Amino acid sequence: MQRKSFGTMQCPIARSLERVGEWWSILILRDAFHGLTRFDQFQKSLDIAPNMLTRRLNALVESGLLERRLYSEHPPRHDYVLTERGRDFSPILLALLAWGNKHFAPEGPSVVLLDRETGAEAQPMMIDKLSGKPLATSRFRTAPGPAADARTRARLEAGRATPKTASRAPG
Amino acid sequence: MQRKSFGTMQCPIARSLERVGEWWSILILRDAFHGLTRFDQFQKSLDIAPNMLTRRLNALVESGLLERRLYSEHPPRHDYVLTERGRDFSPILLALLAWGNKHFAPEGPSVVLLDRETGAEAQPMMIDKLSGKPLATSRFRTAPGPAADARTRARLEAGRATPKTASRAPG
DNA sequence: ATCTATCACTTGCATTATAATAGTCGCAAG
DNA sequence: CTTGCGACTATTATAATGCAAGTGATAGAT
Repeated sequence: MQRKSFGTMQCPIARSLERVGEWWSILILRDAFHGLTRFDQFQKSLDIAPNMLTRRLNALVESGLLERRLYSEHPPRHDYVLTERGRDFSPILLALLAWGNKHFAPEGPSVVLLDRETGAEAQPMMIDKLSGKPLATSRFRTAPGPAADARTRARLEAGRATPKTASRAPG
Repeated sequence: MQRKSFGTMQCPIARSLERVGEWWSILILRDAFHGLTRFDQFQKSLDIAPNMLTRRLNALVESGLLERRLYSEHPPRHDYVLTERGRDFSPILLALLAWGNKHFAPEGPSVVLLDRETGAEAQPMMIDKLSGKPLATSRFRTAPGPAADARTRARLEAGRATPKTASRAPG
């Protein structure tokens, strides 16, 4: 059964999910951030079936998150390299990492972020670049943007009618 | 075919994905942040089949992201309310929103974050709480944490051997 | 020339999930 | 009693997933 497409939804979150495609894609991107570029590297790291990996890599190239770079002509061989769009996926991965460390690591964190300058373990936080304030507070709310259609407006306004649990953004 | 479980992986990102479960779950969480709590509200907003919604809601309750609150005894009826763990999912949604707005909104943003105090549109950014520095820079790197096993160490060290595209965290 | 190893897939197939849709159930209200 | 509402449940056809074997295009060794 074909998965329902989110691509026709206006919501930016839904569009993001549509383009990422699938869970494996996220782990592939994680590994790409680690510098992995080759098919066999991804396969070893992920312990994924080759047909799945092929499909996901192709989809990520199609979505503009990875690009192929020829590293051998005979036979033709490609490195899979992050595009700018792919690199901009970084905050999502960081957020998942932080959330996972907080909630799903009873044995303690297995992966940490280190500050190269101080050696300290970083604590990720999402802020508003303009005000410097944390975003996960009631100071911020989601609202229809300039391109919002009627459905999006209705959705966001309906949420405003019951602010009890919707006191803090997001989307 | 049953999806391969990420739950046995040590990576915090993989664990996060396992617990979230599926794309629909993310949109459900989005709507929960908007204050939606009832089955029919989610169904209308998401245009999702009832059996899918039931499954996802049950899974989110099972994963500890939502909890059921009885609002009617006869018949038994529940609101689905975000738990603390569910609320802590906020940065991931915000990051997806920002990324979607930047890369997949040629017609402009349909959803924005507004600063209630200034009325300005917020710009999400991931920082280190300790230093205040943006995380998506080469200042930060991922490293094995105290609970890292050999496989995790190998994965993270292998990435360090090719810093060319892994100059910026994450994962 | 042949053989071997490596890498990047491709193919076939069985199992499971997905989505659409109709139906069911437990009420309260009329 | 009937009707309507909300929250599911059940059925079914289609598509996706993962396992595992196989294929093809080389380069290098013999």
